[in-house]
Amino acid sequence: MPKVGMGPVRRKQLVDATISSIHTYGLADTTVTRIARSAGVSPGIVHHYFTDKDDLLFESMRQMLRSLKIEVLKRLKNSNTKAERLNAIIEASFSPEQFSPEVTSAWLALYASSRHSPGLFRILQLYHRRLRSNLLDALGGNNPQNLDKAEAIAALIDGLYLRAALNLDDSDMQQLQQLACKMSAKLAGN
Amino acid sequence: MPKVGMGPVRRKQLVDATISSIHTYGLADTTVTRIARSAGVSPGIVHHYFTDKDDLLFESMRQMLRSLKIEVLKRLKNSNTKAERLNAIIEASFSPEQFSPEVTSAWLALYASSRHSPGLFRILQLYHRRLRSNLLDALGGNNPQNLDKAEAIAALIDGLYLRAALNLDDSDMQQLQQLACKMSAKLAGN
Amino acid sequence: MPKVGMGPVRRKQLVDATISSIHTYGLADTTVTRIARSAGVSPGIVHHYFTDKDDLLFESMRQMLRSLKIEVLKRLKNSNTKAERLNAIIEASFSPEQFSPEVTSAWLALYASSRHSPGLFRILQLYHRRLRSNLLDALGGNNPQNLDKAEAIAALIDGLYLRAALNLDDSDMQQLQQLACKMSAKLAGN
Amino acid sequence: MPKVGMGPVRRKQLVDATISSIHTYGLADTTVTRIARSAGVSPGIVHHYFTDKDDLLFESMRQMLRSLKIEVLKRLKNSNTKAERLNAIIEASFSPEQFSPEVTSAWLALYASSRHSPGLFRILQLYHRRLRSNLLDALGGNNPQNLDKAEAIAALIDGLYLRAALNLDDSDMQQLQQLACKMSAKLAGN
DNA sequence: AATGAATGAGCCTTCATTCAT
DNA sequence: TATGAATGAAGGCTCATTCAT
Repeated sequence: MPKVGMGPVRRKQLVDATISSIHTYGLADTTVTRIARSAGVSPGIVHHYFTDKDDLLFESMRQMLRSLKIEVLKRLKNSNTKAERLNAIIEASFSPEQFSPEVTSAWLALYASSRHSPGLFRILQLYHRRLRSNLLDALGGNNPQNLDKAEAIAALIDGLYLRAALNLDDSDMQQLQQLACKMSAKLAGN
Repeated sequence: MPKVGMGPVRRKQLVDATISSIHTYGLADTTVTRIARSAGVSPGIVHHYFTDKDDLLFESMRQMLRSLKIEVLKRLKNSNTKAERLNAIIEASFSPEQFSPEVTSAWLALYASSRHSPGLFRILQLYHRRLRSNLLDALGGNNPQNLDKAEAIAALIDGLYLRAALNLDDSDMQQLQQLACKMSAKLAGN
Repeated sequence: MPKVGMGPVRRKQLVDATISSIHTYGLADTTVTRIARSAGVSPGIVHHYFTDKDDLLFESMRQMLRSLKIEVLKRLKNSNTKAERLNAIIEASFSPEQFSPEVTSAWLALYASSRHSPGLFRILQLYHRRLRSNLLDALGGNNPQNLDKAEAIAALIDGLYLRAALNLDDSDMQQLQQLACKMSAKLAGN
Repeated sequence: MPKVGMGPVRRKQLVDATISSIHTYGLADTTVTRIARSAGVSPGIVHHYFTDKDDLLFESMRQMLRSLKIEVLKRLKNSNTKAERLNAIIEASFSPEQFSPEVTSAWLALYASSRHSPGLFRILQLYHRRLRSNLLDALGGNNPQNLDKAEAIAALIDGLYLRAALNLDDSDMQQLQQLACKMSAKLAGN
C-alpha cells in the first residue's frame, strides 16, 4: 500500500496525532508508538518523515505557531486603529483554531519543556518577539512605557491561556476573549 | 551511614534536589537516580521516604506552594489598605524565595504536567482558589466585576512568572515585581 | 534481524527457554533477561509477545498442560477396557514428553507458586478436574467409592511426579511408569 | 528494650513468621522486612539471629521436619503391629500440627525450591530417607517388593499433602487422614 | 512508502544486607 | 540486644530507534 506523494499528508497526520496525544495522555506518556497508532500508521514510519521524536514535537509546535501567525496577520490586515490592532492580536490567540483543548494542552506542555529543548526554545522566542513587536506597534511605538505595557499584555495573554489549558475554570472561549480584550485595554491605557 | 531522626532532613534534601534537578535537566530528564545523586544519597533511599517518584514530585510542588502561602500570609498581616493587600499578594509571588530560577523552572514544569497528575492537579486548584480568594478580598469583595479583575490579575501573575521561568528576557526580579504591582493596580482600577 | 510472521516461533522459543531456565536456575532465579538470552533474543522482545513475565510463566504452564492433554487423549482413543483406560492416563503422565527433567522441574515450581497466582491456579484446577473426570470414567463411574480411589490415584501420580522432580532417587521413567500402573491397579481394586 | 536470653524466643518468632508469611504472601513475596514486621521486630534483627535469608528459610523447614519427626516417633512408640506402625506414620503427617494451612503452604513452597538450595535439599533427603526407612520397617523389611510399596505410599502421602496445600478440594484433615490410611493399606497389601 | 519485529539503553522500584547508634 | 537508615545490585518493563522485508 505504498503511495507516492504522501509526504505532506503523513506529516500533517502525525503532527495532529502528536498534539492530540499530548492532550489525551500528557507529554510524558506520548510515545512514538502511541502517536503512530493514533495516526493510523506504523511506528517505524515516524522516522521516515521526521528525524526523531524531538523533531516531531518541534514540528508540532511550529504548526501551532504558524497557524497563530496566519490568524494574527489575517486580523491585523483589517485593523485600522490602535485599539483594533490590539484586539486583533488578542482575538487571534483566543480564536477557535488556537484555543481547542488539544492545542492549549500541547502548547502548555511544549512551552514548559522548551527550556531544555533548543529547537523549541528558539521558535518560542521568535513567537515572543513577534508578539511583542505586534503589541508595541499596536500601542504606538517602542518606548519604555510601551515596553512595560507590551510585557504585561503578553503576560496577560499567556496567563489566561495557561489557566485555560488547565481547565481551571471551565473556561468559555468567547468569554475569555472578551475578558482579555477588556483588560488589555486597561493595561494599554494611562 | 545510617542515623536516627534523619527523616525530615532527608525529605527536605530530596525535595530540594528534585527542584534543582528539574531546573538543570528538565522534568523529563529528572530521574530518581539523578535526584538521589544530587542529594548525595543512594537511589534506594528515595523510596524509603517517598512512596514513589510521583509522590516526590508532588511533595516538591507542595513545598513550593506552602512556602508561597507563608510568604503571602506574612505580608498580608502587615497590610491595611486594599492597595497594600493587593501588593502583598503580588510581592509574595515575586519574592526571592519564590522566584529563584530553580523554583520557577520546577513550578512551570509541574504546573504543565498537572493536567495528567491528579495529585498535582488538586493542590494547584487549591492554590488557585486561595489566590482568587485573596485577590477578591483585596479588591473589596466578591462581585462580577471583581471576579473579572481577579481573574485578570491572577493571569498576569502567572503569565509574568511563566515568562520569567523561560528566562525569556533575562528578567530581574525587582523590576518584574514593580511591573506586576503597577499593572495590577491598573487592572484593579476602573 | 526483524522478520515477519515470527510470532508463533518466538513465543514457542520463549516458552521453551522459560521451562529450561526454571530447571537450570530455579524459578526464583529465572529472570526475563536470562530467558531472553537463553532463547537467543533481546530482553525487550519478551514484552512484545507476552504481557509481562507472569503471562510468560502462565503460557509455559499452559503449554505443558496442553501437551499432556493431547498425550492423554491420544492414548485414551486406543483404550477399550477400564484397565487400559487407567493405564492410558498414567502412562501419558510419565511419557517422555511430560517427564523430561526440564518439564518436571517447571511443573513443580509453577505448581507450587500457583497458590498466589490466579492464572496458574485456574488452569491447574482445570487440569485436576480433567484428571479426576478421566479417572472416574476409567474406574467405572462417579460414586463415593470411586471418588476416593480417583483422589488417591491422582495423588499417587502427583506424588511420584513430585518426587521425580526432585530427582530424589534418580528415577528412571520406565520403571516409575510401571510402578505407577501397578500401584494404581491396586488402588482401583477392592 | 534489649533483653538478654532472647535468642531462642526470637528465632522461634521469626521462623513462625516466615511460615506464616509464605502462606499469606507466597515465597516469592516473602521478604525479610515483611517477616520481621510480622514478627513484630525490625528488619535488621533477622541477620542477628540468622546468617541470611536462606538460613532462615532453612531453619523454617527444619522446624517443620523436626516437629513431624517428633510426631511420628510419639505415635510409633505406641504401635505394636505392622498395620499400626503404618497408620502411625500416616497419621503423623496429617496431624493438626503438620497440616495447618500455614505449614502445608510453606512445606510445598520450600519443597519446590529445594532443587536449587543445597541446604533444603539435604534435609529433605533426610526426611525422605527416614520416611522410607519407617515405611519399610512397617511393611516388614527391606526387599524389592516392599521398596516399591514404600515408594508408592510415600508418593501417596506427598501427593495428598500437595493437593491439600493447593486447597484443591477444600480438604478436611480428618477425612484425608482416613483416606490416606485406607489407601496405604491397599498399597501395602498383596 | 510502509511495516512491525527487534534491539538495547535506561528508568523505577524492590530488597537482602550492613552499620551507626 | 535492637533499631531503622542507608546502600547498591538487580529485576521488570518501556520506548526511541533501526532494519529486514
